[in-house]
Amino acid sequence: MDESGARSDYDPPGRLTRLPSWLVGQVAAAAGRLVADALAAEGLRRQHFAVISALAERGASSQASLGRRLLIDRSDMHALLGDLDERGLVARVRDEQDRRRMLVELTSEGTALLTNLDTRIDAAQDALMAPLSTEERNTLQELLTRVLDHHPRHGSSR
Amino acid sequence: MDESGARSDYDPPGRLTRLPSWLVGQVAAAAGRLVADALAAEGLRRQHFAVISALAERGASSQASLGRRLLIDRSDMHALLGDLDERGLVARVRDEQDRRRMLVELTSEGTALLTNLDTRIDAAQDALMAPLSTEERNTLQELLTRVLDHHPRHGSSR
DNA sequence: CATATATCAGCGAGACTGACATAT
DNA sequence: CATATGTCAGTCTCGCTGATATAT
Repeated sequence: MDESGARSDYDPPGRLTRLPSWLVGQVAAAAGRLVADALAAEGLRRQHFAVISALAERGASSQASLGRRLLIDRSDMHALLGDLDERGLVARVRDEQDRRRMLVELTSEGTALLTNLDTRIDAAQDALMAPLSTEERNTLQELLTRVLDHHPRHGSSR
Repeated sequence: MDESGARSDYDPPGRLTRLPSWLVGQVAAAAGRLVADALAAEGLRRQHFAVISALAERGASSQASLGRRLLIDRSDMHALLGDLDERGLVARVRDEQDRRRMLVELTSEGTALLTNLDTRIDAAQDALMAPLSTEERNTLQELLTRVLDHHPRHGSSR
């Protein structure tokens, strides 16, 4: 027999009251899995999507600036943009007003792909948030935003 | 000049409305940094703490069972317990009722260390949750718990 | 035999560090 | 000169895969 005899331990995921922050981590992991699955079909990862959607929402900018907005390290951003550039989803051009900078902008292919992905991503997030009402989702978002806003700059992208 | 001239881009962390789940990830990362820093002094990582505090809260059990409760993979649990065992914080003994199992229990050293760590961890979590009132913290915890509970078993620890 | 448990080796994503060249 | 940016190489945690040995 396996484990239904004298021992009997059924193991529900624990609450771990000593470490409430464990919760956020587990939820983030679950969200990560859902979103990652939705993106895997296109061969992209979460951060790729974060980058192109930030570009769509807030327009072209330098690599470092993008990194600061997304709290992604300069050196990771470099690799990320390399992938996206290679696939023609973004274009990097030297900024002639400040030649240290590479201006990054979405290409039309990038915009098109983003439109397609949006559907899948929305579905994934709906699945994640299913147990919450619309009002509760807003509350959750608001609380998390407050926590993040009031928080520890961890450098300014190094 | 740096970037205060004609360009002017100050980069606040972005909201990324297309990917609300990004938020949880960032908050989890911030929580992770705080807790990790608090534990680094003792040379432990988050998962080590999760394991010993689960043992303190719910008592001794087999490795696999512990893994299921914490959603930690068997093979990671193996390494984790190796570290803790090596430092005398937990003891692994063969379960004579079911010789496949290794029963894991906290040693007195483990219990003592946990007591010390609790203080530091609490401080870290208070810092994280500072922007929220007690009531809001409870709401946040409740909402996250609901999301996690209603969610995607990802196997049964393999 | 199938299953559960523990062990071992290895991968990939993601956050991070240190160093360096180039431009301001 | 100091600083900002982009680049390159490498580390560490964490979640996951696959294989194997042993016990039930």
